[in-house]
Amino acid sequence: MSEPSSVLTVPTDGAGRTAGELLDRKDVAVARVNGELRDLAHVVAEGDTVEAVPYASEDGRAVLRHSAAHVLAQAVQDLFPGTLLGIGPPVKDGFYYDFLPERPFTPDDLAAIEKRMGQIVQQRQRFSRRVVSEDEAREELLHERFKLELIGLKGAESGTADSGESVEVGGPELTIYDNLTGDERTWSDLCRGPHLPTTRDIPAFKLMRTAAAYWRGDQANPALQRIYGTAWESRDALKAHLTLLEEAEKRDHRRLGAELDLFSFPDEIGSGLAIFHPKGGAVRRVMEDYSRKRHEEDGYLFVNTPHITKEDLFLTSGHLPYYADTMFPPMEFEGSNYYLKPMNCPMHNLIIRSRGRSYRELPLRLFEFGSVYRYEKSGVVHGLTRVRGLTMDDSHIFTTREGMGEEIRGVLDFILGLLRDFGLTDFYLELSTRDDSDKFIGEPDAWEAATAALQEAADASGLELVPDPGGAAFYGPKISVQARDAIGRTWQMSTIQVDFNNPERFDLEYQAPDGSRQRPVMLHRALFGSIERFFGVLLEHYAGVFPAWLAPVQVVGIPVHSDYDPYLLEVGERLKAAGIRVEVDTSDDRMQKKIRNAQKAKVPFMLIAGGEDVEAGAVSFRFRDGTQDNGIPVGEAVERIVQAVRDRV
RNA sequence: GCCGCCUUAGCUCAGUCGGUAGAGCACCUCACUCGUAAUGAGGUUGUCCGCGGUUCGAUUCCGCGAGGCGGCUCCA
Repeated sequence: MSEPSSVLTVPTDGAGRTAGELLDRKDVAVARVNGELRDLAHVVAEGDTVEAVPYASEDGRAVLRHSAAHVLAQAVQDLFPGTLLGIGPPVKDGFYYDFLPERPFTPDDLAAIEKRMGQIVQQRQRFSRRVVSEDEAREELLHERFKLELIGLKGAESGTADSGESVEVGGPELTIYDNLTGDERTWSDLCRGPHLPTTRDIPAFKLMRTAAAYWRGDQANPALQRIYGTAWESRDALKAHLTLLEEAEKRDHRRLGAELDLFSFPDEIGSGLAIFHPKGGAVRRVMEDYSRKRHEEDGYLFVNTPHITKEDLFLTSGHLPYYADTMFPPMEFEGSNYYLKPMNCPMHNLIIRSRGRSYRELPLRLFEFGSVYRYEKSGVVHGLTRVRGLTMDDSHIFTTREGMGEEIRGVLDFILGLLRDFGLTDFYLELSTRDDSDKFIGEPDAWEAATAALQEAADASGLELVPDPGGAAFYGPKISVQARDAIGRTWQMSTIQVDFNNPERFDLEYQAPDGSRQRPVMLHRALFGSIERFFGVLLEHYAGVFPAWLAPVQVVGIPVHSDYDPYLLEVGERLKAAGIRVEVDTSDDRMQKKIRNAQKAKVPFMLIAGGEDVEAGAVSFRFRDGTQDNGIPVGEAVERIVQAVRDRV
């Protein structure tokens, strides 16, 4: 990612100088010396390679954010003496620092801390690196119990690369960074570094929010107060980031869902259980109808299964022992425990097992919009993206071991095509595979074959592939499709999962050409994941401005005067007959108000009619962007709208 | 589930230092009949999230519960 020309090799007379002196550039945050990030104050030796790492780079931002985290910690300890330090790493878009304060931080505290940080930045404190022995560090950090624990971890060498702890003790030696004001030590922290030269070099930062986090991410540990901040290479970059956050908030599907009257979550029904209002129902129905049509074209067989089942089914599948705590508790009657189903696959297995199967039937693709219920913990329920009742567009495909590769390629193609039809076009893939852990079941060669098949399909797609070793489910590897939305956020969408476990547990078989009984391979495939979630993602992607084919109301007729109501009602009938979702606003609002209302509802087409139009047998289009097209003959107007819907634009 | 914050009209939000509440929008009625983002007048609306406690009196203070939000953990 960096140009090779920016790497320089230290000449003889450069030895003993600092990396900063050699690079001598204003936009440099830190140096990469022999491949390792170093402070600009790092003294180089002859033959070292030195590379400038600018602020506006991934590594540069990480360093400036890490330095900002130190400033945050110093500010907190200034204002709240006695507050203990956790860890403070850079993260995506910013940084955080965990604290154990004597009382929780308030929003007012946050403002005060931010102000104090500004003063520390102004003081131009130097970040100064100091190598210490473990004993020295222990003595110096006697009162910082969490830091002491980290030092202990380092001794045990159990700090992992991406746990956040590595920014403190991840290096080969133990180091402390001192903040020097002049020559006086103002503050210090156990830290691997590197840092910017001075606090003044932090170009732009802002504190965002407080939150809670467990020490080292473990619920059994004390809950710490985390302060999140963001920091950037320039004021403009900071501003752009804040603008993006505002944009994301405007697009929040929970907010748009209420504003556009699409869905709600009544307390009376319960947390995480959505009801879809008529407009949300219209969008959802179009999504389902289109999905059904495409599945039908692609050879899927439609099935239906009940919402509850006796517990034996989930004992057979092996789910109950593992997932009992995320299933709704059982209902007991007639001597059995009945559970709401948290997944559809066991029922689909029973369809396969209902009679003998021939190789001629394979691949057998079962599809269902299956409603499932999962008892998500109260703190994780979130809008439509994390709910307790959801409808999966769930498919289970049974195929031969030999046919698996081709089937996976076909399914991946199908998925990407359908997602593109819904307007998501920017993807990458993630391949989750096994590691050496013994939690993974099934024969190694089956894993190998399945992983190879997934890998091949991924390669054939031409999309970027991110490996996720160890991320597979215990019963098989998977590919997941990640989609980037209109403002660049990524969402995990579809997954294709190979399953060696279910066919075994349900003793699924088919008869092969040679007459032998063989075990099919099972693929799980959810495309939207859940309709609810996909609805939420699309709503945010489009910011509520659905393309005409998905819009809950596609056309609003607006008469200039109530005299023209009958005329527009007739136009409305023609559109309805052509399959268009149309409303005519015959309220006694003024037309300006009607336009405003339709505009706020983000209706794709407004058809306005007044005397001129009626006389000409025409209507006037107004589009969502405010442009217009007047005097269009009614027949042509209907055709234009039908065409736009058909083209899914 | 854990930590913190929050819950007042359908929505967004004021307010009551403890004496049962208000604005805008929405909604209803009437008048207006208008050519591209708000016509005017009048009116309705609340267990102040629920249950206990303290108090002469609780929407306000305290406790418990529910729901929401931000995180953590989790996400077959």
